[in-house]
Amino acid sequence: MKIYEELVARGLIAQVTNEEEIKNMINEGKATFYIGFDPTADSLHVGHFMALCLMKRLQMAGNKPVVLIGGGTAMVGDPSGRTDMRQMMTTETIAHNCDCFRKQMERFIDFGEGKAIMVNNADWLLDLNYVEVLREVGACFSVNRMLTAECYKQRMEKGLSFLEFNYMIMQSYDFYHLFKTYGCNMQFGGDDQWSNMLGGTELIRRKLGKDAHAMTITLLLNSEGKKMGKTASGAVWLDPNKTTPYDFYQYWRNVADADVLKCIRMLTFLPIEQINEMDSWEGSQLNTAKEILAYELTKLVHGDDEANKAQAQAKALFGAGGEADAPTAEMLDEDFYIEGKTDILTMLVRSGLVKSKSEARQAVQQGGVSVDGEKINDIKTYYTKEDLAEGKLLRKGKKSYMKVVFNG
RNA sequence: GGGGGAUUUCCCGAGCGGCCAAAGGGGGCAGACUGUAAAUCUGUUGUCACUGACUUCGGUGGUCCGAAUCCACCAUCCCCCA
Repeated sequence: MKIYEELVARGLIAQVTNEEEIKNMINEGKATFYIGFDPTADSLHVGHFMALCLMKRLQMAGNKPVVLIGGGTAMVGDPSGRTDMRQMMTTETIAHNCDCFRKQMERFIDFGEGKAIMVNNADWLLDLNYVEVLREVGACFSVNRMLTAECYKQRMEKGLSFLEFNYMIMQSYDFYHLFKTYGCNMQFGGDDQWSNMLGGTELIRRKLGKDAHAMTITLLLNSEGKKMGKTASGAVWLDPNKTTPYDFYQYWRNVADADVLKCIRMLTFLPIEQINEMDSWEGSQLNTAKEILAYELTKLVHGDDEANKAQAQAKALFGAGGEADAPTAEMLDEDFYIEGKTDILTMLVRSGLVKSKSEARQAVQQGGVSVDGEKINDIKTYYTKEDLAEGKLLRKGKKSYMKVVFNG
């Protein structure tokens, strides 16, 4: 199976400008393509991960990726699909985020000699002259057309600032610039980027009379139509310091039945034949599929060791399986002890399992807390330093737990 | 520039000068049922020294025994007219 056919089989392709040409180009490894990443945070998240995987697949098929870090476009902020304006970021933050992105990406993409390049659009966007751009580029865009673009729809109601309105032009300029400078003939991006990407192909056609292509990746939506990779407390990050490998594993371990296969297909590198076999799975068998999904993704992002560790932890906690090393919180601070004792509420707060003592109290009163497997009913349960010397496995609810130790 | 409206707890949203830590929904958390799923049901959801006390309703002052609710000024946002 050729690369294009594989992408289709995995359900990754959403829209393309010219299917035949694109198919030939990438199947023959002739594409130089770019994907832009705006450094809006200090870590990549799951959405970026999908794009990176796509990049990797294409690179393996002989195409040349150009990673574009949006140090310049981040100064403006993409309004696509948003209901409100992004908070403006300082140049320092942007620069810092760019660095973080670069480091994380190097794990996935091979930037070896001639294999891939990384550029930052700050390098060409920031020095542009306003009037010059207006005359050179601005003349090629029709405001009437732009306003009908899908990506502004949501903003037509709530308001769109002129700053953000220009985002499309900047992104189009990027494509134009890369086309001229590196012969970059294709752009990939999330499906929400479609209008911005077309802006680029159009600009290239008008300015240079040449054809460039665009292709969007299906957004990873769950069965409820929401973007995946988001939790109540924010995005699922690739940075282990922001989302631990265990939490990362758990996120995928807990996806809805309806979404497992889709995720496996779109995100993992498992052979398509193997995935097709899983298609007939149903009921609790899907649980196995979830394990595979979680394991595979954790392995891709954090490596074999972390994936094994996360899986072992999960099995120890949920299954009847043996012991595993739990994340540990040390209770060394004397403030936590009164006459050598500390209570269950303090331990819960200190371990980070709950945010406040009130929450801890509720958790205990509702029967959600256990220590070393024994349910705690009394909020006045005390532990001495000696009790904690060996470490106690503190557990809140089914899914969060922490080992607390005093070994001072 | 002129006129009008808004700002409430994580989010949306109701709030009569005292009965407001503030209705309702969403989300979160915990429990039951399960498959670490979904759906459903129950409880809970400001903080703490928790049958009590303390701090919240854009900001700052003021009126009042008493203010999320009234007044003044400031800030931000939206709408209409120019």
